[in-house]
Amino acid sequence: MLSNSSKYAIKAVLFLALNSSKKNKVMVKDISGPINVPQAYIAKLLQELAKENIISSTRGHKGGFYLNTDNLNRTVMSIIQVIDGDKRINTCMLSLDACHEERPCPLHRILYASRNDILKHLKSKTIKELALDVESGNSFLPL
Amino acid sequence: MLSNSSKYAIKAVLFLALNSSKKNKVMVKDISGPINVPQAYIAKLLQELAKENIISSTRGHKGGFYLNTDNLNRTVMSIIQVIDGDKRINTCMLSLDACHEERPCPLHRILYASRNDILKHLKSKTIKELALDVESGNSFLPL
DNA sequence: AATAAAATATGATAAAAATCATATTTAGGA
DNA sequence: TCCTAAATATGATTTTTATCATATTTTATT
Repeated sequence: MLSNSSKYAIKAVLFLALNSSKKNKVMVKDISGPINVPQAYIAKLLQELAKENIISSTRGHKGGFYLNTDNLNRTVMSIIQVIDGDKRINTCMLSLDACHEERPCPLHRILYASRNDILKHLKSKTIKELALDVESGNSFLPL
Repeated sequence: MLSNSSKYAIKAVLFLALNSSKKNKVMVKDISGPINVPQAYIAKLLQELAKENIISSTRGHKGGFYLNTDNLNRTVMSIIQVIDGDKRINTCMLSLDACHEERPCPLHRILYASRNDILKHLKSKTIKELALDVESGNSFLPL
């Protein structure tokens, strides 16, 4: 459903939500450990996310990554879209091009509702909300 | 969520449910076209399924693949388990080992219910039922 | 201005998944 | 009993995904 890269990216953004601010930027080398993703790998992903304004960054001395208010209000799905693109997550369970609501494949009806729920949640849940859940003890790390 | 191989395998088994019987075996070369999967590839998958008794086969002259009553009562999940194993489909959305009901990761709660529904359906739906849906015009091919 | 420390851009390598190829075994029919 | 047609077993190749490496650009500090 999600690529490894997307999962890593979500973890990284969540880490930034919990541990960074404009005044307190975080460097790749301090992200990779806590989220358990190789440094060079997460660096590349963070760069893609920054280019698409999902996260913020400044380079050079005292630089690093952080989330601004805009970034905090992004949805989980926006991360997935940048890293995996649309295709992967939107395809039918059997990857059938001809499958659609009016002429559904054999698995469509039995899975559609729940699948749609998942997508709906990913599209509505913001990074800020996820971070709040952690801060209020409703969900847990480590990532 | 599902590997390409699992999707192919489900399509092949469904095709057999609709087009084969003990009296009317089907050869790989007559399966690959209709389900749109390369012949050598689907052959390998069918062999794995046969070895695990998800489908039936006889070799030699007049041989081929088919489904017996037992096979027809298998669930979709049983196919997935043979092809993908348990790990892939049962892992948490972020692939976090430490994520579980009592100490859920940030995505766990928002996705768990719908994800569980999907698994529940895959575990309960039989091949026969899927085939019946097609035959009664509730769902559609081509695969 | 020079230096150092950071992200960025680019591409190389490794591992896994998907795909293809072929020799072997088995069963039926002549 | 031989021949042919089928699955089976095995492994090679290709493609995709994941991972690693490094030269370049930018920014703050001295």
